[in-house]
Amino acid sequence: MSSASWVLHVDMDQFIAAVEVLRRPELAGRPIIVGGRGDPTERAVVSTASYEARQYGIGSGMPLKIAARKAPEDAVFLPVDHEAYEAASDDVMSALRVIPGVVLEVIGWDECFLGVTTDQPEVAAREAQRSVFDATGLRCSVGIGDNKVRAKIATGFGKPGGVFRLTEHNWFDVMGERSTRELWGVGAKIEKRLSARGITTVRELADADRGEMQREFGPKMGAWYHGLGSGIGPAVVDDTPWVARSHSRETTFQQNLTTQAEAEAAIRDLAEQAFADCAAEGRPVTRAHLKVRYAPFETKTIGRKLPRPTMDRGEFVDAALALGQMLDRTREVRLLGVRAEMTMPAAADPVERTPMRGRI
DNA sequence: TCTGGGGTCCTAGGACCC
DNA sequence: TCTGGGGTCCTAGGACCC
Repeated sequence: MSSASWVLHVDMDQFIAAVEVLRRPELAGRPIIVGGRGDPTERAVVSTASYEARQYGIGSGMPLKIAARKAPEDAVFLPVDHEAYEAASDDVMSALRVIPGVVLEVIGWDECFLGVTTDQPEVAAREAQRSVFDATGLRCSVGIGDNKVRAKIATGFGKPGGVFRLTEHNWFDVMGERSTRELWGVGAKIEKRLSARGITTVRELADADRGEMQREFGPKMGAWYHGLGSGIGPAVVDDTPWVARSHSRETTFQQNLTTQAEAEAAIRDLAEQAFADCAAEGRPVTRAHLKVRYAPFETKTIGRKLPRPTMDRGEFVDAALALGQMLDRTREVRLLGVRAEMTMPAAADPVERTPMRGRI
C-alpha cells in the first residue's frame, strides 16, 4: 500500500492563556482574560479567554468592559505580552519542524499546517501533539484533512486536545447541514449575502450555481466560495518563509481626539513607528496609508498616498501627515492607524496566491 | 453593550492607451 | 464628427483572518 499526502492543521489550545499559566502556575484553574493593558475599564478587547472564563460567556474579540461584567470575582485580567507569546510560538514551531519528513507552514502565532506523507495521519497527529507538549508544556488540537480547508475546519471538532479527520468522504456528513458561517473565509457579510439568495447551509452552497456565485461575488471569490461548499481548497503546504508586504501601527484613543493638532501628533508618532518596522527589515517603503475610525464607531476609512519607489523617513511622515489633511475636522476621532507598504524582494513572490492567503 | 491591533487579498470603476 | 472594443494600471473601499 502506498502512502498518501495529508495536511495537518495544528492549533494551540487557549494559547495565550496557557502561556500565562506556564509562567504563573498559581493561576491554573482560574478564569483568565488577556487583553489590552489588562485594565477592564479601558477601550480594548479580549485576546484570549481561558476555558474557565469561556464558561461565563467570555470570548475573543469581546470588549473588556463587557467581559468584566460577565466575569466572576476570582477572574484574572492580564495585559497582552507580545514578546512572551512570540517566544512561545517559536518554541512550538521548532518542536514541530524537527519531526522527520514534515513540511511546516506557519499561519499565525498559534497555528500552522504540517504536510506529511503517511498511511496513518492520526499517528502523525499524536506525534505532533506529544512533540509540542514535551518541548513546551502546551497542548494543541490537530485537524487532519486532504486539503488545507478541511484540515483547518477539522481542528474545531478536535478541541481541546484532540484529533479529527475531515476529508471528501465525510465532508457532507459533518458539514452539510451546518451554516455557511462555519466555513473558513465566510464572515458575517458573506453569510448574509448568501442567505439573501436562499443559501444558508454548506450543502446549499455546494449545490448553488457557480455562474450565479461569480456574478454575485466576482470571478475569483465567487468560484472560491462555491468550492468552499464542497470543502475544496489548496492542498500544498508551503514552507517558504513569510515576507511581509506592509507594516502598520494603530491606536484606539481612550478619549476621542477632537482637534487637528492632536490628530497630527498621533499620525506623526504612528508613522515613525511604522516606518521603523519596515526599516528594521531593510526594506524600502513605497507608500503611506491612513486609517481612521470616527466616533461613534463608524466604518473605517482608508486614505492612501501615491507610491514612490523609496521614501525616506521624513518623506513618509510627510505623506502620512498629508493624508491627515483629509480628516473630517467636524468629527471626533477614536482610532488612527498608519500603514507603510514596502517593495517586495525580487525573488520573494513565486508563491501562487489564493484567497486564503492573508486571511490567516 | 461596546467594540484592538496587525495583516492580506479581491473588486469596481475610472484613466489611459492602442 | 462621432465613435468601437480591448487591455492595463491605479485607487478606494470592502471583506476576511488571527
